[in-house]
Amino acid sequence: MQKQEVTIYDVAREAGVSMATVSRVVNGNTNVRKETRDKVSAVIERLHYQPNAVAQGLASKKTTTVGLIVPGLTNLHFAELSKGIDDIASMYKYNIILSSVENNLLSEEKVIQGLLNKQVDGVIYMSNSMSNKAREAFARTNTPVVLAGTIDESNEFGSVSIDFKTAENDVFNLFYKDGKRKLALAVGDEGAFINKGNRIVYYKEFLEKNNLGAANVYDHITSYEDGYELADKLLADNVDAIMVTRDLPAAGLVNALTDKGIKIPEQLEIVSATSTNIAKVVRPHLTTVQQPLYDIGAVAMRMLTKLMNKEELDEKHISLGYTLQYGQTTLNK
Amino acid sequence: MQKQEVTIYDVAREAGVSMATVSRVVNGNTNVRKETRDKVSAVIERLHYQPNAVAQGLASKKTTTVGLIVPGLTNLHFAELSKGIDDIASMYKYNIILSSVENNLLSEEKVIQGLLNKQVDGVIYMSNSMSNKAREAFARTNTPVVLAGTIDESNEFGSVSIDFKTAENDVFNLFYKDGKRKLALAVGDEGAFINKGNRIVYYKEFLEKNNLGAANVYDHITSYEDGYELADKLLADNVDAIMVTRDLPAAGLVNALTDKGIKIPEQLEIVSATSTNIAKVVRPHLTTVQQPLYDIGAVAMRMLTKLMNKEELDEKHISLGYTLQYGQTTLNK
DNA sequence: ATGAAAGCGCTAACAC
DNA sequence: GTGTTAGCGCTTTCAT
Repeated sequence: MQKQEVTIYDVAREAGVSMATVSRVVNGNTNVRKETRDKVSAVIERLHYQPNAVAQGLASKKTTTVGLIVPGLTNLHFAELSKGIDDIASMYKYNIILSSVENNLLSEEKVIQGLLNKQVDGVIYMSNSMSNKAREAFARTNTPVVLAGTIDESNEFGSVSIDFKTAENDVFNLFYKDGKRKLALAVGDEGAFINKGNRIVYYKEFLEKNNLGAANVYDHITSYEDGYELADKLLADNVDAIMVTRDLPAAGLVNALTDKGIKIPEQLEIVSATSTNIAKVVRPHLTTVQQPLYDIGAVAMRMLTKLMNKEELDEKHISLGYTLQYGQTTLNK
Repeated sequence: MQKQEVTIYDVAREAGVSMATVSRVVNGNTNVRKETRDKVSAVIERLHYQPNAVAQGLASKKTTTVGLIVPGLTNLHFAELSKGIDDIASMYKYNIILSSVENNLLSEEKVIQGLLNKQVDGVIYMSNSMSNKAREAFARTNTPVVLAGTIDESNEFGSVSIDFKTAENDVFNLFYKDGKRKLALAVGDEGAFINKGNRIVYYKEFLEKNNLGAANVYDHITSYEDGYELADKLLADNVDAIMVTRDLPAAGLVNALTDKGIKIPEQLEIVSATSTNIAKVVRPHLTTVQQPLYDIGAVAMRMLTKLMNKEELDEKHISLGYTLQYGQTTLNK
């Protein structure tokens, strides 16, 4: 921290008013005569006075800071969400403290406690599922929390996301309609993979309902290389359609199959459950579930501002629409 | 901000010591008898006491918070840098306040002033070039600043990056060696495009030195679509080799040329000056300048911690090595 | 080794 | 409309 050269006290002295008046001017309180306001403003300008937000925070018990918990910076999925959050946050003059929980240097619980100690006014949570210790810490401090792009089983927190179940059913129905019967699911690692547990459940329900036999779930499919190496297994298992939870490994899979001379989508259909720039870069283009990531982030942040203002929420969970983006990795009959 | 249930004062009372002693225990000061320490620790545990970092910040004039200024969250290039920064920051117990300057809601200067008002202990700057007003604000508060992945003409700040000039010369030499003579350069928009001005200068110097005729600089090539649409222009201009400053538009260009039946790299060589996941997803794979982004971020953050501790720097600018990653978009003779 | 007390820079009653 | 005065929760001399 730097040496604080000029304080509210200096301004008060120079302007010949009390610090209370300066505070009023700084905070736009209307109970100040125009002349006084102008006089004070001039001094503020002249001395380059800038309020110390830390002192403001201590005195007012508001820091205009929100914590952001992401499972990983380098996943574009979260970057897109963050952008929506960031835009709304800056619109409402909030700063964002970024906390990544991908490196396990600190446990999620410690990271959250650190955020709470910094007296953030609220938290946006984008990871997969929250530990109980973390829940307790939030409860103890009653700091508002909103989940963005993920859901909360306990319905304890506000949340904004698409309807994952319907989306997944749409994908498998598409496969089914295209005549595919050996359907598979590839999921990534915990944490970064939203709603992983439920996704597997939905998948199995679909198989059962349609009498499609045993499940083929491929786990830990996270990187491009994971996707690339998945190709052989799929061929060995005679899979003819697969939903992959991220587009990066999906792109790896597409390239691997192309290298092997497999016809996509004729022999194997592929859909990615998330969509970033990568989906359009790869050839053939991926068919994806297009989540309105920016909007999810923006709506979540908007919801958080309401919570921080102690406003009532119309609904605790907001479900945003998704679109099935038809690319060239499905037949689209 | 939440209601602060338990303060250092409560702990002091419960433990039968003064708040000064509690403070010592919390901060690991050794001048406390073991018994006292244990007694206090027990109370802290029991009451779930957590120090209020805002109050600590005000009293100690250190917030253990650093500001991060990025030109855009959704550019993986900055995400990779941020990850290196984040890892080192959390190692040294610093929190990160993220400030994106891509939306022009707030001017860069205002964003920086906001960070300074929050009393950040230091700033990592990743944007292209800093406004003078921003420089003045930093100078007024003497907050340490380190540039990550970009350079500072004025040499006012610490910085960590690759040697852009040598890297660019390597690329154009590669083209030249492969027999290409109509060399072009595609650059993106200001801000997000590091070192844009110099890149053009280096390019022109190369042309001149090798008697390669007039320059072909294509500006505002930022998105995938920009790259895709660039193809026609390049063909019209008879360009036979081009360096593109980002891999996303480079991928668009590759796909466009492939769609037109142009042979890469025989008819046209392409090199991207940055490299992310996209470079390996596109077919043919991009030849890229591979910057050690994670390391640049990590080293920059490490440098900042030294500055924040008032340590002397061995060198103000650290230059990290890059590698020319040979893909399939150059002949590589 | 421990405690008392003075701030850190600001906000927010409460007076006038 | 403006000033006075307590704090906010903590760190940090300075005593002891």
